[in-house]
Amino acid sequence: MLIFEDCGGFDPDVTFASGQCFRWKQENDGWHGVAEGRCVTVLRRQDALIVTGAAEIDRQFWKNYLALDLDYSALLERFCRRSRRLAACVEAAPGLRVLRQPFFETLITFIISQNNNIPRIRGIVERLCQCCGAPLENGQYAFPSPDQLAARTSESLEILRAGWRVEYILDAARRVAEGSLCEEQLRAMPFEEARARLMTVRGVGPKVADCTLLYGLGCWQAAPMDVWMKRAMRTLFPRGFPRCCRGWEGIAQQYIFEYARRHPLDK
DNA sequence: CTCCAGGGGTTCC
DNA sequence: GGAACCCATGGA
Repeated sequence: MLIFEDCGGFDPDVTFASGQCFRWKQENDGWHGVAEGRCVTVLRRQDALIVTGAAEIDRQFWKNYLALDLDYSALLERFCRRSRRLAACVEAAPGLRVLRQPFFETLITFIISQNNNIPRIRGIVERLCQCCGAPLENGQYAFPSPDQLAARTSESLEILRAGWRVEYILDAARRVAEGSLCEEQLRAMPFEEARARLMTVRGVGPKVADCTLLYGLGCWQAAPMDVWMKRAMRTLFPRGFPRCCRGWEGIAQQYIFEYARRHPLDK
């Protein structure tokens, strides 16, 4: 069991249900999730975050995944100080955190997310892991590797019931498996270049690319792209996005999403 | 039955 | 360059 004494306000309920990740499930003993083949349960106890099922050797891994090394209080304070509207977003979900998820898993799950709803995304991702991923403890499965997915045919993935997205999943997996889409290279690229490279994958447009950059590559500069978000943006930021937030749009995006979810906008 | 869900590709003009 | 329409699923 790992204990992070000061979680800096991390709210598991808000964070894991926020739509940035699709494999975390709430059980009676906390949030259950799998990342890089590691099965854990995350629980908040007062100011501490308890990660059960994790070994001490993985402390750094989970600290990074949960972004516990980041000074969020300073970041949120900056948000609230510089923009009244963004302050409302922070107020709507102060414990929201942007996770650092594995690149390939993020890319594939957000390809699946296109023109789709969260419950069905979860279902497809779960079937994908059961179908192609390595078995772990307690009947759970790791997210499949690029090689595992690239070896598949679209016919063998019909059980996913993912529709046309299967072709996109396979293209992305093959690109990563053969090395023409390389995480290390993407991380080394300037933001716009990495974004353009991601969009060379079939089925990866601005929204999927930005989500992958934001959640899977740690680029907190992704712009809000989808229509719904744009609508929230227009209402919350009628005069454009606050200049003070440049470089932090990704986090702001997540806050805006939470705010908009709690305060549905008129059509 | 229709509508739509955290899009993107293709085809038109 | 942008608007219209297509794409499979499944829940409301």
